[in-house]
Amino acid sequence: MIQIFQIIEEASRGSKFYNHKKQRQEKIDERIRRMLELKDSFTPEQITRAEAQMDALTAQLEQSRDLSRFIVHVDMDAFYAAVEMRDRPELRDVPMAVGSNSMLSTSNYAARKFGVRAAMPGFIGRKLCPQLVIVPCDFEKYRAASQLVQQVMARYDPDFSMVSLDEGYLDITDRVATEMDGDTGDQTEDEVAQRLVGEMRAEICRLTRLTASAGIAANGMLAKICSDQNKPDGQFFLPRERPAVLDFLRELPVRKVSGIGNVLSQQLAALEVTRCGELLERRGLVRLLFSECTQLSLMRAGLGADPPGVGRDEDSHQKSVSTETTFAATADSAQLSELLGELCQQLSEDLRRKGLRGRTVTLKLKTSSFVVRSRATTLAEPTSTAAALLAATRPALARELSAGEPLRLLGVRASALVAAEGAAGPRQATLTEMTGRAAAPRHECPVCGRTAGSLAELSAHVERCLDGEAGGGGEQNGGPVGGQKRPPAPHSGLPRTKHKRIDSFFTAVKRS
DNA sequence: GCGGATCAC
DNA sequence: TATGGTGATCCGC
Ligand SMILES: Nc1ccn([C@H]2C[C@H](O)[C@@H](COP(=O)(O)OP(=O)(O)OP(=O)(O)O)O2)c(=O)n1
Ligand SMILES: [Mg+2]
Ligand SMILES: [Mg+2]
Repeated sequence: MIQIFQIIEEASRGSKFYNHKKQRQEKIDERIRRMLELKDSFTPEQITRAEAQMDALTAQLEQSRDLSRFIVHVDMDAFYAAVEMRDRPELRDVPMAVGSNSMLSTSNYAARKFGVRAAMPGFIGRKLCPQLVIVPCDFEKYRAASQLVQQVMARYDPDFSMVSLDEGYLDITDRVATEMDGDTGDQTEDEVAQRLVGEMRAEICRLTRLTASAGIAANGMLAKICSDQNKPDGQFFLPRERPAVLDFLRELPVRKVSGIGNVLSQQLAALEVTRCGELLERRGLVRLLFSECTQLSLMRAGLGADPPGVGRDEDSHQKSVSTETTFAATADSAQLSELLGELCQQLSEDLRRKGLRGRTVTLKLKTSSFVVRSRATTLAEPTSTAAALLAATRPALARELSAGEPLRLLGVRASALVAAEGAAGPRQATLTEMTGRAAAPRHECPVCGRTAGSLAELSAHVERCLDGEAGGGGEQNGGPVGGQKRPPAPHSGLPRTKHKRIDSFFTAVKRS
């Protein structure tokens, strides 16, 4: 296992990528050194006082702790890889990954045993695992699979929210309550919630031939951690009780919390904080060394107290649209200029399709040594035309190019977005996108194989089909789906694209 | 508002 | 030989 690190190291050493990564790590180390110096300057009194102040915060978090909801996080297993394995049975039992020789999007579990991971270049994957089969991405297929997953989720919470193609959050509290009103024997609420989630996973599996894992807990932060506990093809229930939550978190690695990434976890490790429980013990240091926003986030992680409220969706809107591309590094200004034109063209199309215009246009570039820079321009009027995007970025490119270093990436982003006049906004664009492009020649039900005349008809049929047949397994924590049970009550209609936003951890806290 | 960093997938 | 693309947020200016 230590060999894995060795092989990766050996394959990378000396490359520009590696050098850049090393430099970045040195900066992080330096930051940590400064942080520790500051820490050593603190008097015990300072720390005690900081702890007391932090206690006020935790008390407030405790007071607003909401344990009344059943939040579910569903995450597909090895998603892209699973889709490819489903469609190509010969890949079923071999280590494989999805992507290219230069970049892998994900790998199946057989390949993970060799250390092959998402965001790893394919050529390194092959060094780790010479038999590795790499298949190219096919986003249309993943989108189609995701649509089916979403159709199932909508039956359990019409206001579900997707984070990406392969995962989403649901609040099934009302669904559980409805179920309890019927005949559930002597099942407790908790048991009903787990059974429903088992049934939902079974439905997903039946409809897509793909497995999903799920976590059930009092809030999204915890549910997300839980969905990982019994992966793949499993689920985990965390009782909605304060002691259970605190026990669960005490020894949990901080890195498992969404929002605590590579850098922050290194900083915390330097403070001898590697488990969520230690966040509480070291709250004085957290108070003295991190920004207010980070303090709040870290205390929430320690307590498992995510904000109770669900952010109203109506306010939520896309903040930026961007497109970028990586190529063989070049300093040829004609070539780069042409590329920039194509990117602006592409961005213009994307903006129009979404019915948006941007007032701020940002040029992004990456030098051949992997240094990333961005140059923004704010216009008098929002735009979506390629010409205006180009006019806003071309001078910046010229300026940056005079530095002489070849570039390996160009990108253009539009932000400060406003809805284009007349159009209905992103809503309509999404529908056009889904129905227009997918080009499914026939609307065939994935469950029974019958065909429908239209997408809407098919959708309605799938609902009936799922209802008419066997439901899922109501197993406790873990275990593959497979049982044959009753389906949940019908909830007719197309899955709404209305997405309730469940506050992801570390999102803006706004006003103090 | 800008630019760099960090994070997630 | 060779290390992605999209979107969001936060910090310190
Ligand atoms: N750096 C990454 C991470 C993920 N993905 C894509 C491919 C994954 O299949 C999909 C979902 O990401 P997950 O983190 O959920 O990973 P998987 O679903 O592949 O595996 P797991 O079973 O761990 O969820 O997103 C990607 O393109 N680039
Ligand atoms: Mg997944
Ligand atoms: Mg995921």
